[in-house]
Amino acid sequence: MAIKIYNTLTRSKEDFNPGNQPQVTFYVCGPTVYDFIHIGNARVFIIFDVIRRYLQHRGFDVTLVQNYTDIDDKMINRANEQGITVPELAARFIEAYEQDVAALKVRPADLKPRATEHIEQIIELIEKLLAKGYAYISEGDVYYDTSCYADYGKLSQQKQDELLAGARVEPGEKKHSPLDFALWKQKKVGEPFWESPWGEGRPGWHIECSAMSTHYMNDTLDIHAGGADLIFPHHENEIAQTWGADGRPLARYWMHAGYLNLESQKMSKSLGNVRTVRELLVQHDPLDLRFLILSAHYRSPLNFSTELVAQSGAGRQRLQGMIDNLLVALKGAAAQQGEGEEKLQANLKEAQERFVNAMDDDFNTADALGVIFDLARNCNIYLKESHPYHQKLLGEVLQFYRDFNAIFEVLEISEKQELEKEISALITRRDEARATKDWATSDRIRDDLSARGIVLEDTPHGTRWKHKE
RNA sequence: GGCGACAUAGCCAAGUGGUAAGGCAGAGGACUGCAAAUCCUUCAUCCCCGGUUCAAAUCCGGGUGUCGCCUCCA
Repeated sequence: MAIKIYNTLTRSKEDFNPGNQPQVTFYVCGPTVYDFIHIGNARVFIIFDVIRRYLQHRGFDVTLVQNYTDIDDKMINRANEQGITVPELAARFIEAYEQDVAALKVRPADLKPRATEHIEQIIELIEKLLAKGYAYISEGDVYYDTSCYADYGKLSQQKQDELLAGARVEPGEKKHSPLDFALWKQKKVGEPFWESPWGEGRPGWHIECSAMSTHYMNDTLDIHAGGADLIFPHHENEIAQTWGADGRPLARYWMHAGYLNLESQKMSKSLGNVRTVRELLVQHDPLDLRFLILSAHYRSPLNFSTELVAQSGAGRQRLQGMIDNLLVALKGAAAQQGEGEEKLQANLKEAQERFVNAMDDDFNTADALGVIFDLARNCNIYLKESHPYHQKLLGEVLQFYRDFNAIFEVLEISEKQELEKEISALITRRDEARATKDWATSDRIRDDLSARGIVLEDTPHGTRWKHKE
């Protein structure tokens, strides 16, 4: 069965058929590196990280490209405010971005091109557009002539006259139409600039993605993705440029992540209601943040609050606890089959199918997590009722969770260290005390260990311990 | 003003025609020396009003509400 992807271009779910199977070219619009990223930005990167990993899990050979926008108005203004150069600003926030995103377990893209390193390709693209008459020069600037492209507005489902009706008209515009957009901006005093056939200047914002994706992929992308606020005008403009220059669609599938809201309002740098990843990481486990983001479907709006992080953290802890117990149980598991394992075997098989079905259906991570919780409960029942455990079965369950975690990465699955001798000895002493109903001693030992971050759990099959979360 | 999305329990959230996944929180219970962890039970007729249908949370029409885009924004 094919993976289904909701394509913004057609507003419907379509079977995923990459152009050159099993290769998949995947372009995600990256950050403008003028500030720390906020949790809303992070949602996009986390979601597409999971989608990338899932495609790999399903056997696709994915090449992920994510750009850095390191030259534009915001970059120039911020650099001026801080009294540093634009390259200095970019270097600083590219580093910050990579740190933040790494903390959130987002894997780096295969290619991370920067706009300023592709001025040559950008100029070539603009020359093509000028040669074909799809662009015009106006007082040193170069603009794309949107009236040349009949489908302009298709992605955002707006007609050109409707867009015109709502367009803001600036006095002294150099554009012929308010819908036209800059491909090249003439330099102003004190601004960074590059030489071009039209004089010194710098690229407009939208042109870099078209130029770089063409440069690296050299063909229509399989997936082009970004936040929903890029639909218009950014992606609309990219489509127009690539169509104008090469007469081909930029991408087959357009994917857009829903907004992350703070108190039901869009979080955005311009509204000033931002919570940076950096700030949130101080008080939250990055895996909790990841878990919260994946608990909703990627296209739905998602509210963010400390309470919600705590809620999803509590659920995540339950999964983590099951995994910890599973790892312990596996150590003492037997080679032979045991009682009551048919049920878990059936649960596992069902979970495997449901998980793939959920993810195949436009990456329904919320549904998939439901499957994960279902199996966790069934596994807990088995661990409670079916001693001795069957090694092979537990191994299969663990493998399923490892596969899941290779995509979602919301759990820590690693073999625990051997019981340290000291802890082992303390547990033995406590057991002796308990045997003589010396509760004062047994509680003291437990409290001491608790103070050191070790939690004891008494089970019918002995006492086990784990590190406190 | 134009365009669009959404509206499911205290909270979060799946579910596009056949009588409501999952999680958090709460209540009761089991287990425990007490805990912790875990398990069991319990907690929704799906914003409102009409319509189509044997059958609708799911389709259609009309409301109401929230949010977004039309301007930089993930």
